[in-house]
Amino acid sequence: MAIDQSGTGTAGSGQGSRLDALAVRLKFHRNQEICGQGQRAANWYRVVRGGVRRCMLRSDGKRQIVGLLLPGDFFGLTAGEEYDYSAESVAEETVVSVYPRRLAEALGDSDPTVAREIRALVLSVITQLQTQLLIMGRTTATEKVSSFLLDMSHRLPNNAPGRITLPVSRYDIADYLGISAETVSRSLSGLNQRGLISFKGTRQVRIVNPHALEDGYRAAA
Amino acid sequence: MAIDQSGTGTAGSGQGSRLDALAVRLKFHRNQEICGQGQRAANWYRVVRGGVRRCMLRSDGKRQIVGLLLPGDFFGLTAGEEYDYSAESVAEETVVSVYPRRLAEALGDSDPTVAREIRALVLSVITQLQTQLLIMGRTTATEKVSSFLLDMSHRLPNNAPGRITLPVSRYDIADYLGISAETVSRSLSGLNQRGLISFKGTRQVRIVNPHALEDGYRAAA
DNA sequence: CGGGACTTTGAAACCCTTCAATGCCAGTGG
DNA sequence: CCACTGGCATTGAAGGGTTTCAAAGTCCCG
Repeated sequence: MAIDQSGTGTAGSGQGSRLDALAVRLKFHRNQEICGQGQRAANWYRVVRGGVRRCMLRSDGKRQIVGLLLPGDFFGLTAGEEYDYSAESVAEETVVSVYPRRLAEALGDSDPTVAREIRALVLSVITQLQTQLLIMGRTTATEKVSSFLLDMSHRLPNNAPGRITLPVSRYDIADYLGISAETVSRSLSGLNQRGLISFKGTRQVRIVNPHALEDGYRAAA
Repeated sequence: MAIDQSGTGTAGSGQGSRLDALAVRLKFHRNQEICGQGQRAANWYRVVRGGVRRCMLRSDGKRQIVGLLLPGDFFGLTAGEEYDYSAESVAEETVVSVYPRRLAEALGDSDPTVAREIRALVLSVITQLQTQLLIMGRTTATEKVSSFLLDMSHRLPNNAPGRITLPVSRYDIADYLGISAETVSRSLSGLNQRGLISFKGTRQVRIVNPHALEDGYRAAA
């Protein structure tokens, strides 16, 4: 698990669920590994603050991001006894709740309400994976990037309507969408130039024309 | 649910699970809808024979297949009260077990073993979705098709080693991989010409050189 | 034997990856 | 304070891959 940590050591407050009574919070820097592929799956996790990427390694050595977790999202659930992916913090000050799996499963066994809660968590992971498949299945890179931005704008807390702060780098977006980082950059530039989005810095995006984004533009230049 | 059906009406036998006592079997022709996007999620399903595709519709009208279910695979589990995808049989004589969700959930509430079983089912869906993401994330179409073939060869019952019978059409493969059907055909032809695979008809494939397939060839012509 | 769905192949236009180089920014150490 | 460094982002150019439109070819079932 994590090396550097400054967990509070106190039980998580959460949303009043009995599950949260089991949790301990840990804090991570950027790009720290929270759990690693092949390790014993001893814990479940929930993002409290910041963000986490779930990564798998392909046989060709390239990285595929199979999930971007934002506050409220769970991860660490696996079918086998080992994690089949690694999870890394994407931002400084990323905080996660850690749920010892043994205890959580035992609680689920004794309390059907908790068992349903766990099931609901797992199902929401499925929903997110399906959404990612839908995005990756789009034809052109610009369509993928557009869909990604819209999905992020729905998932991120809406400080200002249509304004989002990307929690990840262009490289992360690239590995999430299965395209090259250069193409991500070119697509964003293209959307910017044709006025569908605008930037403040590199991470803050304003979605000017959500409807046009949804329709999926096909030109990148 | 399905219109045309000839279910046996008898309780499923299955693998001796208490869950299977709830099941009723239904038989479907090819391309019949088993459950539809937006419908009330009243049932869970398991493929007994044949195959099922899970489909989602994109805003651009194109179809994305978010899962190919083979015998033993579950589907119909959803986060909300409605199916967020449709499921259709891909082969004649497709048989599925139908589990009324209310009853299955109630059984899960009263029996922790069943609850864990259900959780394991959901987690295996996640594993499959991750595998699909991994395949779709590969760079070239030929790599995607190669990975698809290898995945199928692992999942399909191994009648003869390295011999598989594709349960789906080129169009289905295309919508599964997020590429065009023509490109699927060209990739398969290319793999055939360079001797990595060979065909008997259009659906029966022999994987001649699995290792080379895994490495991911980059040429399609 | 014919129709329809599925599959394959061709050609042109376009898109994406790759390699390369530059620009940008923040943190570091002199 | 400032140059320096390293990571991230942007842009360019060339080559190759994919989509799209089109047209045969093939297979299966009625």
